[in-house]
Amino acid sequence: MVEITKDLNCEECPFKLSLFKHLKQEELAYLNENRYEVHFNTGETIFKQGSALTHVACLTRGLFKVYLEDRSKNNLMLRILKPTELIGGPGFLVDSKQYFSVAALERSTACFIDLKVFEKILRQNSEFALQFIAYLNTIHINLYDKLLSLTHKNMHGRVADTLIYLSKQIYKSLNFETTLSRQDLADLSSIAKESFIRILKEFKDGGFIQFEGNSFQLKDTEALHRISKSS
Amino acid sequence: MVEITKDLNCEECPFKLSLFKHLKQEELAYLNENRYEVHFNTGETIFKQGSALTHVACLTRGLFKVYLEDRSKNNLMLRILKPTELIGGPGFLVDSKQYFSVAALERSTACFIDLKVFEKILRQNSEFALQFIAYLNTIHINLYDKLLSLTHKNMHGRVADTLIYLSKQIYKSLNFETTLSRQDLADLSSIAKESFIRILKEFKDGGFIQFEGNSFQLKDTEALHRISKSS
DNA sequence: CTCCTGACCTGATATATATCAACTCAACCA
DNA sequence: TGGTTGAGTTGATATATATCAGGTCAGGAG
Repeated sequence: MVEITKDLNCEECPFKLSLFKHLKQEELAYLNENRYEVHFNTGETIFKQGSALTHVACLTRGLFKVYLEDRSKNNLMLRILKPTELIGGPGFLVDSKQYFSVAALERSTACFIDLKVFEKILRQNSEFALQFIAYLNTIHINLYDKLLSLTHKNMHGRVADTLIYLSKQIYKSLNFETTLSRQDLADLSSIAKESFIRILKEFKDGGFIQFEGNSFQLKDTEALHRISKSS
Repeated sequence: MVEITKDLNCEECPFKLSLFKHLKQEELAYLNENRYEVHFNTGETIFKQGSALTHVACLTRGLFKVYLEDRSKNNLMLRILKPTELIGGPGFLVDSKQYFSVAALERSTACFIDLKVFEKILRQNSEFALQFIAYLNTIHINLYDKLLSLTHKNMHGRVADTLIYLSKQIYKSLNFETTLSRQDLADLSSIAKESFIRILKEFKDGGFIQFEGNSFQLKDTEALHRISKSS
């Protein structure tokens, strides 16, 4: 199960985020006093859609998926989080509800900050508030990309987008070993699992990628970009 | 073409927004000195995707559509704006670019505020900054709804969603006369225009709605909600 | 008036995609 | 050892949806 530790000197602390760089010493100290660290095993949920939004989390180790749950159908994965990213939720200052779920894709660690504390610092430090607005807007921009990809591209384009996203944004390498299942990858592309697998094979046959289990190699990113755009 | 007037006493002013209710008198005055009003004819563009983001707009009269442009395909309409709503853009504090386009659906009026001025007030007044964050989060929540509707529902569900959205959110009546074209409605549902028309007819034949040209009546919202959920 | 254009509508067709069913294989367990 | 489970995979099939082609109709321009 989940192990909780209170460690004021954890090596990977939220202050690496550019968001926090404008905080004063006393504000950092205040944050430090009011945060706690939690370790997660693969598959464990850190935020659950529909539950109360009480904390903001800063990911310090591992990998997480952010996804929308649909009553009947598959999930829709919005994005993947890696250290050191902040994750709150749009219910903040609205209705204090979680609008998505977040789960660990591998053994991971997150730092939790109470929203009351977070709000207090936002109120005190206007530079921090503006940085936070910039952070929200960045997420928003990425969401538009996602929206266009999912609604206006065919499956091949969406699979290409997913592969490019993993390579460029998450693993930052043309070769990567992922902890995401085929279902996860399909959820990320908003495609049925079977269809995703089929297209993966097509890409392999076309020589654009190579893979063996969960280990992928992008051979021809040029082609992947072309597929992403043309569709 | 577009007629520009500088009118400090325009009847419909941005201060009706709850967002502005926490501003001090001097801040309101400062905003007033630095805003200007513009009148738009049907079809005219007030923000253009890809151009520079320099102002935030407050809609004081008429109706606008917010949409993402795709190089080749149709547009994707995100939402419709009505008085008195604020519209900025996620490029604010990020890269000062417009990530969507906004166009007038009928004769309309908008009030423009320079982003430098807006930013200055955000910096001065932390309560205002928090209200603005809440406003951004609300938009974000609606975007998640949209995302799920467009990716996980079939056409019938999406058409039902569009009709419910117009009735409940925009026109606030079961009967409404819209200035949106069939193409606009299709863009709002992320459907081909022909398919949209077909489903509209099915709904009419099923007795769920009635329409004549651009004049719509929702006869059985119960059924529409059922269609929206089941699909 | 007549032509032209663009929005709306309809039917036929093609195609993209999901679904269903079945099989393999590794991991785990009794 | 054999059984069970779940993820991955593949092929066949059904279906949702876009596309294409054609048609009507109202409004504007000459």
